[in-house]
Amino acid sequence: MRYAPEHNDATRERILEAASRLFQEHGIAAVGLAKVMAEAGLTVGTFYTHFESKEALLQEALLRSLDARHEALVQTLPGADLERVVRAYLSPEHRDASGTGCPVAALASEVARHPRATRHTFSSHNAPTLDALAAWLSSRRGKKVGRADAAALLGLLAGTLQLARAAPDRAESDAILEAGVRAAIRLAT
Amino acid sequence: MRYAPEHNDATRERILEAASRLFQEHGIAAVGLAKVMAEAGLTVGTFYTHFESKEALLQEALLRSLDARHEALVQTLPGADLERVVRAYLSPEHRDASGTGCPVAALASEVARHPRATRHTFSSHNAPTLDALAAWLSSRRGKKVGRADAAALLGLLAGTLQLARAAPDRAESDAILEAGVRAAIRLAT
DNA sequence: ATTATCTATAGATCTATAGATAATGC
DNA sequence: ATTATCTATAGATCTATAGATAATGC
Repeated sequence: MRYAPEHNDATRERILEAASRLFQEHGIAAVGLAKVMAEAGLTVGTFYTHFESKEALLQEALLRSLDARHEALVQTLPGADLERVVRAYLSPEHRDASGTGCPVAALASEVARHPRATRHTFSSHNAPTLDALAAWLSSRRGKKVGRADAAALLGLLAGTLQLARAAPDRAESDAILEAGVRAAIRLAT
Repeated sequence: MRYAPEHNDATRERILEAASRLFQEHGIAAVGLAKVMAEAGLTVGTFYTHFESKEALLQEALLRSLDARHEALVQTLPGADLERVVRAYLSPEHRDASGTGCPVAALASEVARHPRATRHTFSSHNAPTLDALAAWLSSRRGKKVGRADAAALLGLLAGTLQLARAAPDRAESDAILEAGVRAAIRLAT
């Protein structure tokens, strides 16, 4: 149809948005391309006009989610209150909205099983967040904190959020979030 | 065939062992029943003689893995050196053997998307480990540490292991493990 | 006689491709 | 004229079931 150039981009963006959300909410293997395309208001046939494969879609979806998360973080991070940042991550709202939440908590363990290229995309687009976290921690603590140390803090946050999501009992899940907040503050102070 | 009673149990055990390993290594959704049965030396047709559904198999596989992990932990935990315990968890060996490793690190985020009954199995068979960890931490720190606090420590360990598994670069992955060890010791002391 | 296992298959879904259709730019 | 979209389909795989076969206990 040779639509206006922005039409194609807009469609691509819609597919990516749907994919990011569905992958994070239900898992990568559990979401078919037909479902992604339907969510974007299209049929499966069009998929390969926009992406080379499901793996290529995944890489772009991860990149998108991670970059968006990073942008949101650097907006709030400078001068932010530690407890506020941690409580935002380990909140019941974040727990209950995995589709639009942290890609690390939602997908890290599944991405670990994907090809190196996908892991590289994940890792390299998570790195800016780790660096921002490390710089923030460094200035708070008054001594150098490295990227890997930031990864341990993010690991604590994401791992605890996963346990809270897996808990079938609401009160127990809330208690895990609360304990995670205490632990993260303790670790970051 | 009405085999000896132990034959049936042995077959069931073989299926469960294969399922536990394959689920943890490749993810639940990514592993079909045909693959599990083939790994156990059987064909798909026999599956439903032993289990009601894939979900029922998953529940039993989780239960098995979690109980086994718990048994191994309580053997080594009393009087164990903190750093040694943490280093065993965040070791390159554990990172590279997800199939036989910690079910929390391998499957928590995927289990979180499964039915309540499955989450309940996961949570209730993880609880003894959390209680043992909490008791150990309590005696080490000389003050009461709750189950949720133990969950935060396990969250740190599992989340960090996931990030190390997702990292495409070996050196970076090792650095994450090392930072995780420092963080876990800091948190548990 | 019982029952664990096998082969075979139903029916749904998966990723990916082929070819027709239609909406736009030139 | 170009190309994004559609319908249709290939070929593989998924969970689950049906019915035949064969290995055991009584």
